[in-house]
Amino acid sequence: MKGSITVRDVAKALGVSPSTVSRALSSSDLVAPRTRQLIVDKARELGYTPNNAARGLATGRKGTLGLVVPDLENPYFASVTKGVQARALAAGYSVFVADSDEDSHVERELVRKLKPQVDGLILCSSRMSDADLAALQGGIPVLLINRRMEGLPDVTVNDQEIVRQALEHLHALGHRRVGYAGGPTGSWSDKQRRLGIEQAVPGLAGLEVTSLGSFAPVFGGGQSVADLAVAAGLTAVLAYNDLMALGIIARLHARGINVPDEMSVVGIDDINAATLISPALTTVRAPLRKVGSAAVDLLIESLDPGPVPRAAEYLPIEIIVRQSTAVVPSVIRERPSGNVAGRDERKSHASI
Amino acid sequence: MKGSITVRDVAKALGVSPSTVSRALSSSDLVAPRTRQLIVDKARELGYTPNNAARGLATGRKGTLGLVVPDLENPYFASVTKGVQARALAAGYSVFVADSDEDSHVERELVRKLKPQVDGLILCSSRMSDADLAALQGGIPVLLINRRMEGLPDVTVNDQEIVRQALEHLHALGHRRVGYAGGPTGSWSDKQRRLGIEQAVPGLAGLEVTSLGSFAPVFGGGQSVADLAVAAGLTAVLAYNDLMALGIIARLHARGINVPDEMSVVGIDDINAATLISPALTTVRAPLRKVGSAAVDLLIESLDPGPVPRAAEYLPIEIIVRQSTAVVPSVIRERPSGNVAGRDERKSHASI
DNA sequence: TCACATCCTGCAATCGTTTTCATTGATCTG
DNA sequence: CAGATCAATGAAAACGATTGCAGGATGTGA
Repeated sequence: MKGSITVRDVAKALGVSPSTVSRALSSSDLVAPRTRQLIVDKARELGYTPNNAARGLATGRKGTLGLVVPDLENPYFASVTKGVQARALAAGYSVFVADSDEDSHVERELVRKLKPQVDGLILCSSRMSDADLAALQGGIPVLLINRRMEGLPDVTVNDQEIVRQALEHLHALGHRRVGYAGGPTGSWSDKQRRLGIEQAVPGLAGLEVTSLGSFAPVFGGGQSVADLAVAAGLTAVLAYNDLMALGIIARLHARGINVPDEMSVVGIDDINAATLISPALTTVRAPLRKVGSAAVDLLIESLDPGPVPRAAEYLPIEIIVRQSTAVVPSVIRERPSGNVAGRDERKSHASI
Repeated sequence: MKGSITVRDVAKALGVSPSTVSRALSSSDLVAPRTRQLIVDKARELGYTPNNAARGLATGRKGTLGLVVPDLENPYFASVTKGVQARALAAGYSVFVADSDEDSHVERELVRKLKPQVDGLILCSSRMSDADLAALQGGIPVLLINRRMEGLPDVTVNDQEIVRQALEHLHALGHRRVGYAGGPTGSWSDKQRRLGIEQAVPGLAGLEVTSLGSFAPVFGGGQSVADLAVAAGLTAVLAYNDLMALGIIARLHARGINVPDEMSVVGIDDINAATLISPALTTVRAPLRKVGSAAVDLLIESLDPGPVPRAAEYLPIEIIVRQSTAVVPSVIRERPSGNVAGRDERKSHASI
């Protein structure tokens, strides 16, 4: 740290001024090609590394981005983070990653701490209140993922289209009584999806979608959903996300209910684990990494030139049909009521 | 950025000098309690935020840590990252997270870029060569996770103890022919585990452990392992990590082979997904988050005072017995050879 | 009351880059 | 060939916080 070599050292070694070295290195073409080459070579030879703090002081740019996610252990956010990280790196930015643990207060605190350290901030699935979010305007550029708010740019997928595709798929398979297992209350995505359901249902003859409630967007969240769905006599469930869908399937399996023969389950996101289970999960794929990289692109764009009013766009989504959904039996399979435990649990056991 | 208020502003507002403000805020007790209170209040009132770049320039400390992991989408690293991030935050550090995509060249590049920006660096499961790693000595503090190298501090779990516990468990269940599905070649952990196997086997009467090869430490890596294990007539497999174990189980299931009745599978790590599947995975738990936080503790310790020669310690591990392992049948179950497909696939189908 | 230690506080230098402005040759123009 | 334009470089002033040093106030003891 103390012995590190500076522009000054490079300059001295060549008998030029620090200014020239700085210019040559920042690739301004204000310097003669020959001297420039000399400087670049010498810099490499001496192993010069620019001091970011100093540069930041002088320019006001820090070369860093901040990313706040609710939970790194959630595969969804892990993928988004990966996308952000890769693109930011390619663009020459380093990224601070912070995990709010699904807590809006922690998140607010993180934002406060991060803000002065970065050139731009990405808030993924922010749990903060609209008011808190609104208060972020006017400072450094802030970009939202999976949320929209007047005055802030965002990257989102079309939640309404997502549920539409999922419901159409189920409807085509003959399902008429479908349940929706909602995400965290206050989640913007959840709101959008409920909206999407309302809009899609009228177009699908005979379809009836009932809300099963709001649940934590994790594996455990799905467990109780399964029971509710069975009790309500539904033939299919659309879950807020894949994790929850996985939980539902696990619970159904534990109760000896066959998926998809007796109950179809659809997830949202297409996380890696969706193909990792059996039956593989039918889900609506959101381009997770791309969401991250798009966010970086947009954010950087708003950093460099004049503020280009970029139109909001949706990233494309698509339904991935796997094995967790099937045609609803023309005659709902009669289940010998007293004999649920009579199914051969052992045989339907060996599976991941 | 430009309109942000500085120590100067605070100073002027109170008629004191910037130095005093600085001192008051950095909580040096070199300032009179009263003026100090005044300053603190005023600072808050004006919404003063210290400019980290400037501070970094002046002090040489940046208040940041760097973390490099091979793959954020791997739940193992996600958990470690979460641990690092939480502890660093508590200690007042922000952390740059970088994902090397399992590529040692990318990793080296990341390290090079990150080094000048941080006070300390954590390399998790580094894929770099010993030489590259050795070259890191002497610069900023570097700490290794899951790897040991002379001259660099580290946080590791006892890989040899891990395999010992796993093998003892299998041995106790009666298994004698066990396969080991290795991790990436060049992985330090993998080396340690193979070493551990050699040491544990002599103590377990009749046990025979065969290596099935080296595989990518991901879900897909396990797929081919399953076939090998079956072909070799083994009764149990120990996988390099949980992800791989999950892949093995999935493949076995697809082939209609019952886990654990016909084949026991043991993983390592205890990632969240281990309980998410059925049969739930028996695995040796490594305290993932704790690994992360311990790393931060150690690193910060080496930052502040004189270099305290901290003795290397292992973090505790424990085997978690779930449903993917079972007693080996006294008579290996006869499998009607021509009739593998005759098993009721449908019934063993509905499961996660 | 004087000398002297004790506390606080201000001054000014410093960290390493960037950047504006000025300078110096050199090239161009008519 | 004189004057103007231009390219390349150097000198120096920021950027904002920290910190060694010095000075002024206060208090203590003789």
